[in-house]
Amino acid sequence: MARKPAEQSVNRLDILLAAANVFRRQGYHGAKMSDIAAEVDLTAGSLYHHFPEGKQQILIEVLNEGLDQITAEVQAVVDDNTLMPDEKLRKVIYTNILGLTQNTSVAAALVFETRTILENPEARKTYLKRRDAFEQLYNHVIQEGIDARLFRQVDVPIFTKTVLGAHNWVGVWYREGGRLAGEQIAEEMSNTFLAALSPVSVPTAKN
Amino acid sequence: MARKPAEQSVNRLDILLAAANVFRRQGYHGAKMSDIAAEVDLTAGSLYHHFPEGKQQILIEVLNEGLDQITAEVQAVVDDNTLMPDEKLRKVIYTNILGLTQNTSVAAALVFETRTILENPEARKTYLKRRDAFEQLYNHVIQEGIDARLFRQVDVPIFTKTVLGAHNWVGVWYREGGRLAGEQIAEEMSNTFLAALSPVSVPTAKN
DNA sequence: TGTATAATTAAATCACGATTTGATTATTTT
DNA sequence: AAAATAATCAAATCGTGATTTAATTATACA
Repeated sequence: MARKPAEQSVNRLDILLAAANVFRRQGYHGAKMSDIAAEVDLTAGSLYHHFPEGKQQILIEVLNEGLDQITAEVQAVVDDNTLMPDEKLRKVIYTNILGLTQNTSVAAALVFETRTILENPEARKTYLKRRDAFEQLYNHVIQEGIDARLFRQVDVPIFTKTVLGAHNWVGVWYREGGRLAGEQIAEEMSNTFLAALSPVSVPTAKN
Repeated sequence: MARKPAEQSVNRLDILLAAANVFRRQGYHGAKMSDIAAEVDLTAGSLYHHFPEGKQQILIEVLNEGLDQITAEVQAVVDDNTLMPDEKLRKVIYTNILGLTQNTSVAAALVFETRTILENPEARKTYLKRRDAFEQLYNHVIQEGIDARLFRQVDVPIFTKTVLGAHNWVGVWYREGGRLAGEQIAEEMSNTFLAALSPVSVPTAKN
């Protein structure tokens, strides 16, 4: 029979996960070190054994981990050369959203706590570069679809921000066990943005 | 010649505007009372003359003011009975986004600082009710369009959240003087979501 | 087994920032 | 121009919460 989870000492990753949860509930500033510590059955002081760099470093690593993971998921789809631009974008969006619903704590942190990290000049530079790179993934796929006449001509940067804004918000309102599963939401939203790019109907204000 | 701007005493509204700016730059928790005060050439203590209820009340009123204003703008469009559902939605989105670009500080506060206010039970209840009401405006217009066969059948709550997520994000990335003016962004984004609802092309995963 | 190292804790620090207080200065009102 | 009221300020409070410190306990290792 499975042995009792052997209450071994926690590691950095445990703490990052715990911190992400507390950040989601209370925000970075509202999260006391003791709150994070409690989440892993430790004392505030003990956290400094694992993170001598302190609270902000915890946030930095939460965000980096999160962005890494999401980027990796999306990048994998982008690298799939068997997909046409339209199906690629659909899959990118689907994958991205599904990922967010599966990791809402990190998703929320990426939305709400990024500003905090940006106050730190070094972290800022690194982080923004990676976030831009992520945004470029979307820009490229969309541009490809336009070039292939599969999408109507949209302003690519704006469209990307539109998509990513909608994505981000998922991490805020999505609740596990809600009316729809993550897969359904991902399906619905990817349909929405693919339809938005459909070249056939180009509705304009006039007429 | 124009008289020196008569350094009259500031009023509550001045302070709310100033606070919104500081909140945008530094976030609620990062905003010191002295920062807000400096923005209107006052001392931290002086703020308490205008807001004896303190810092949180300032935030509450910033958010309420902001939500009020945006709701009013959108409601006016919704009440225009001369518009068909599709053109009504287009105008709703356009108006909403344009409003956000014209008041980015408040827009950002509505996104980032809402959680803070929610910790306060009374404010929470009031605020959430109004935010839901706002969301309902969108739900209704969209449902009308579906009923009139002007829109394809989407999951209305999800679509609304998709739209609002994209909206919210505008307040984060939009910068005055950027490549596109608020009007152009509003135009582009309203096109996007109207296209997304177009009943003709119903792209699905199975081509 | 005994010694070094890792984890953890409880109990200080220590700084910062919201709020309060007690004047002081402007502006109205009569 | 008094008298009352409004605005403002500089200088205390005062609590909170991150970080530090000095042990204590557990684990690895030789």
